[in-house]
Amino acid sequence: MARPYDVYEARCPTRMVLDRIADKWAVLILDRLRAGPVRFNHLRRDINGISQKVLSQTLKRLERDGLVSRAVFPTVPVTVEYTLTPLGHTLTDTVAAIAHWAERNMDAVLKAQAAYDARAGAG
Amino acid sequence: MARPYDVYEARCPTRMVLDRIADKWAVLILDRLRAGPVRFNHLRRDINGISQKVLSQTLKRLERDGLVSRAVFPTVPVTVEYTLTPLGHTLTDTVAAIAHWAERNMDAVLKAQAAYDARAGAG
DNA sequence: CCGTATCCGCGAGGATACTG
DNA sequence: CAGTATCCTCGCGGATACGG
Repeated sequence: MARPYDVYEARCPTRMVLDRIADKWAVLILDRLRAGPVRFNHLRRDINGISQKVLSQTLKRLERDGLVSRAVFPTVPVTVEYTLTPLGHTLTDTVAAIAHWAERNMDAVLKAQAAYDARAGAG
Repeated sequence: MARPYDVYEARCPTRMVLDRIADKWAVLILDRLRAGPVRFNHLRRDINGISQKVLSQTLKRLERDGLVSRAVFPTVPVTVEYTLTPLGHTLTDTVAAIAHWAERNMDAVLKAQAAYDARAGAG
């Protein structure tokens, strides 16, 4: 609106948001939710290597930021589904692009690292 | 490319790359370099709040990953310019989109947080 | 099944001082 | 100007155990 947010300002609230969404786990979670609702333990299995605590924390923050919604179904045992909100959907394409960039350009990065290390090592 | 990289695998090298580029400071640096070469202390001033150490570290990693190149000019005192590589350019649009998403949707996020906190506090 | 609670190591990253 | 070196804090995130 009238107030221009500037992510380059140290005290701008956008910095908090940037810190949340520019996060490895958040990126993977948001990307994983693109296809539809996913249950907690399903996410846990899919995102190989994430701990229960960190998954829980990250989901809670994403929910608080309005990117993800949490639905509890009173089955026995209880079922919980996480779904992208409309706001979340506006972000996932961007976030998914980052994850996929890593996959597509992995070889180039590895090559660059090898060249850099060779230069540093040899002189 | 016989080998398919999968960012959901814990031991996939793409995880390292994702960890690097899904980083607040890296995002800001890459976005800042879009317009052209920038000197070290200029970056330091522009990216409000970043420390000298972290800027140096992040730039070195980005250089190692082949996203940024470093050019030294033998002036007195010495001048150092950081520039995006072609590989870096393939990433900046995506990365910039994240930073700008934060600015554009800040109000929505703040509103969601307020609603969440009200719910959590009241009942 | 879906979490919360607790302990704790480790490394990111800020502050400060110094060098080429 | 463009860093490196050092110290120190703080909280991320893994491991484990337990509750709803």
